[in-house]
Amino acid sequence: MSETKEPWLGELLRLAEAEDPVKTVKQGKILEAAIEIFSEKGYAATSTSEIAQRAGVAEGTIFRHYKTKKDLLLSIAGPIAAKMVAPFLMREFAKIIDFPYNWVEDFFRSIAKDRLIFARQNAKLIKILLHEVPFHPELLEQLKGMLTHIVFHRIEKVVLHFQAQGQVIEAPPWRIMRSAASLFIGMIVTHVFLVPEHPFDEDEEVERTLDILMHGISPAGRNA
Amino acid sequence: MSETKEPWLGELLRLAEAEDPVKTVKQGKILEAAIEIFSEKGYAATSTSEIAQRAGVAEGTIFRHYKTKKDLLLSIAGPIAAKMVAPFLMREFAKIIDFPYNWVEDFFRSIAKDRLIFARQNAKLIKILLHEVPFHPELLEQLKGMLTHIVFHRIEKVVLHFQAQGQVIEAPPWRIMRSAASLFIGMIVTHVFLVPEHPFDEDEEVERTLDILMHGISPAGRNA
DNA sequence: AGAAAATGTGAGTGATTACTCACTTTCATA
DNA sequence: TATGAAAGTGAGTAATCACTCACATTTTCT
Repeated sequence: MSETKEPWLGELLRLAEAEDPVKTVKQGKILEAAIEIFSEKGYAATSTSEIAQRAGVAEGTIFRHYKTKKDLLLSIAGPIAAKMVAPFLMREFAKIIDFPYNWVEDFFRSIAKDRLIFARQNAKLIKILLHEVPFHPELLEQLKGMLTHIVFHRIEKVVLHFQAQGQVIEAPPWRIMRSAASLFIGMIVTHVFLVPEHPFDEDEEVERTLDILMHGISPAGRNA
Repeated sequence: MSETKEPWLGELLRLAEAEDPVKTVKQGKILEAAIEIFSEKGYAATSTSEIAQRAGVAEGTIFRHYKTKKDLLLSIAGPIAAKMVAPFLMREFAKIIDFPYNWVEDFFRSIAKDRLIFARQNAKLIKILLHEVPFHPELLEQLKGMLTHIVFHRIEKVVLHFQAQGQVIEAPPWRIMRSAASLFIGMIVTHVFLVPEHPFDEDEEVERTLDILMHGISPAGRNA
C-alpha cells in the first residue's frame, strides 16, 4: 500500500512545512472574498463574477490563479481539512510509551480546548468544508482518509492504553471515542455556530462537559 | 405575542391533521425526483430541467404546482422540520403531573429509539433540511422557533422534574439536554449518515449510549 | 536598460438557468 | 354529453453562468 498516492498526505506535508502558495496580493483578496461568500451562500450559489467584484479584481484574474471555480473551492477546503486533523499528527500519539498524559482527563481536556479555539478562529472555513464535503467525492475521500488513518487509529491506541490502566471502562474504543467526540462537537457547534453571540466561560464549559464525559466512561462508581 | 403569526405553527397543525396537499400523480413524481436530486447534489446545484427529466414530466408542470424552485424546496423542507419536532408536542410534555415515565432513563430511551428510527426512514429529507437551513432565513427562523418554543422549553421542564427527584445532577438544564442530544445525535449521524452500510444492533447501541449518558448525568457514584 | 515572464484585464462566448405562455388534454360535475 | 376548470405541455426568453483570449501592465532577471 503506497502511502505516497494518498492526496491528503501531500496536504499534510505541505502544512507541516508551513508552505504558503499564495503569491500575490490580489490572489489573497480572491481567497478572502471566496471564503466570505462561500460561507454565506454556499459554493454552488456563488458566482465567480461576485467573487471578483468583492475582491476588487477582474473576473479573468480568478482564472489566472485557479483553473476552475472548483479548483478555487478545493484550494480552500483542502488545507482546512488538513488543519483540522493536524494536531493528531503529533509524534506522541504514535508511541504511547513516552505519552505526555498520565490521565485520560488531561488528554481529552487538551484536545477539547485546542480544537474549540481552532474552531472559533476558523469558523467560516469549517462551515464551507462541512457543507461541501458530501457533494465532492475527492473532498470526501480526503477527509475520510485523514479521519480513519490519522485520527481514528491513533486515538484508538490511546484509548486502549488508558483502558489497560483501568481509567476507562471496557468497551469498544470507537464507542468511547464517539462519546467524547459527540460531547465536544456538541459544545463547539453550540458556541461557534448556533449561538456565537452568547458569551461563555471557555474553561468552565470544557470542564463541565469533561466532567459528564468522565463520569460516563470511568469505571469509578459502577457496580459491574 | 400572537402565536397565529408563527409560520411553523401552521406547519404543525397541518401535520397533526395528517393533511396531504399532494393532488396529482405527477406532482408526487416531481416531489420524489426533487427529494432524490436535492439530497444528491444540493438545492443550488440542481436544475429544474433535471427534476422534470427524472420525474418524467414537462418542465412547465413543475411551475404549475410550485410558483418557484424555492417554493418547491420549502414544500419539502418545511414538513420535515415539523416532523422532526412533532413527538415533543405530545400532551404529556406539558403537564408533568401525569408524566408517563418514572425514570429519566426511560424517558431518554424512548426519545432516542423513536428519533433513530425516524432518521433512518427520512435520511434524505433530513439531509436536505440540515443542508439548506443555514442559507434560507425563513427556514432557519422556522426551525429555531420550533426548537426553542417546543423542544427546549418542554424538555427543560422534564429535566427540572427529574432533577427535583434527585435522578439528575444539579446543573443548568440546557447542559443536561445538550449532553443527551450530543450523544444521541452522534449515534444517529454515525449510523444513518456516516456508515449506513455497517449493520448494528439498534437496541444494543441505544442501551450502551444511554449507559454512558446516565453515568454522566446521574448523582449516583459522585462524591459531591 | 531591455527582454522575458508573470500578473492583470474585461469584452466576448456558448451553454445553461429559472420561468412564461399559448395551447392541448384530462377531469369533474351538472 | 356538454362545459368549465384543472392539469399538462414544450418551445421560447432574458438573464446569468463559468470560462477564454488578445492585449496591457508590472515584475523579474540579465
